[in-house]
Amino acid sequence: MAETRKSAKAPGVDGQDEANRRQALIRASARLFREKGFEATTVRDIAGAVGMRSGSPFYHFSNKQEILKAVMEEGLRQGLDRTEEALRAATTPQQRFHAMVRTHYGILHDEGSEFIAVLLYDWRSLPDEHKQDIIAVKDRYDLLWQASLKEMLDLGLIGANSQGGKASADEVKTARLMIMGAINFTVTWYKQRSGRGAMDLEALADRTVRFFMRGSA
Amino acid sequence: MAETRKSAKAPGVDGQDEANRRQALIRASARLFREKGFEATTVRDIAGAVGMRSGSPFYHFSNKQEILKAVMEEGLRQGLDRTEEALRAATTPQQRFHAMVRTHYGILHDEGSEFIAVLLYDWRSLPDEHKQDIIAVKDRYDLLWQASLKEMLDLGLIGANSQGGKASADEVKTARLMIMGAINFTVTWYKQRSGRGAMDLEALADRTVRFFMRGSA
DNA sequence: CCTACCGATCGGTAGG
DNA sequence: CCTACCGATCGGTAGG
Repeated sequence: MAETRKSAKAPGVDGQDEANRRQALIRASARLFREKGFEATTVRDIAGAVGMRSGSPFYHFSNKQEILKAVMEEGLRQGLDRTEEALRAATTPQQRFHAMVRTHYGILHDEGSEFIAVLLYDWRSLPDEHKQDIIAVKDRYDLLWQASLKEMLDLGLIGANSQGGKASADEVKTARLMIMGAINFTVTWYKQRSGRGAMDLEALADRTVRFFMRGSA
Repeated sequence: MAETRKSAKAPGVDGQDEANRRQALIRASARLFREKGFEATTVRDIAGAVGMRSGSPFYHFSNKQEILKAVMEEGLRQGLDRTEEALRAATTPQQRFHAMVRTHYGILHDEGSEFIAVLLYDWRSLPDEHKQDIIAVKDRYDLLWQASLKEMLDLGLIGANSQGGKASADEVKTARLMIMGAINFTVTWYKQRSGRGAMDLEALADRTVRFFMRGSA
């Protein structure tokens, strides 16, 4: 009788195993996509990286594009979590700004954190019908940035007007595009040093904050 | 007797025709690479775009990667030309900085000027043995930026220290990476409006300069 | 999740 | 630069 069910095991355990394999595929794909790009990565590469045969990833994803979407979603989920966590420890506008910058560098460059770099690099490989879903989540992340940059602009700590005063929505958006652009573009040139790399990201974050902030240390 | 030669036509004319076809391939490839990426563009796409059959591009290039390299080289050649030309008309540090920013936006976004965007987007598709050749030319372009940014930093017109004074090599490099990063990242989000788009690039350049410059207009 | 496979497509070549 | 082609590889599927 039990054999007529999908599985004799407890459903929770099976679901866990399946979710684990799916996660392994997402992580391996992120690493491969980051290294050689979505188009240049084959399903066989992905399968091989987690010890599967070439057809098996399609048990977890209906096609290659779905894997790309899952990688991007995972990146945004982790990114939002890490950012909200980092913001909890910051109490001043300057601290919040530094936390945003430092955390974003981690999201982009930490080992095992290739998801957002893939989002930036391989955006055009994502089918149009998936783009809106990703944008909706990304918007939430951008709002965290806007909040931080707005208070910095109002105080005259970044941007052209060192007197501060209420920054317009346009000024906030420009600040976000310029600052996030500068940080995001590091995916094209920043390489983690061997050994402990966290130190270097720290230095990069400090230099970035120092460059954008008025008369900072 | 003449038929034993490669061609009965004057060699100059033949060389011109061949160079023209080669240029057409480079331009069409740039547009296609920019649109869907190097890996997702097929040799058949490229051939079709200039009215050739699938095997014919290989009369001009020994393989697909050589086309990518040629696209990047063309971009740097044009970019250097345009930048030097723009700098000739500028006399103050502020004018030179604005000219660098404005020209770079044109290089990235003008119609028919997709070469540098391809360089940025598809860098990892370029075989390692070609990278150094491209970097060597790119270094010359970066030096123009460094010169402009150094004088701006020395005057305290950009960067953290509004007092100015001799900027260190590290400060100059950081400024270049941040500012060029911000501008280069526009390839991922900036879309030319319909109709005359030059106006919009002008506005984007103005906003960029205003954001990075101390208390500017 | 594997075995075995398929149709389509790809970069590239030979020989004019 | 075309015709005609090839070997390799790719994403994906059927049927366990």
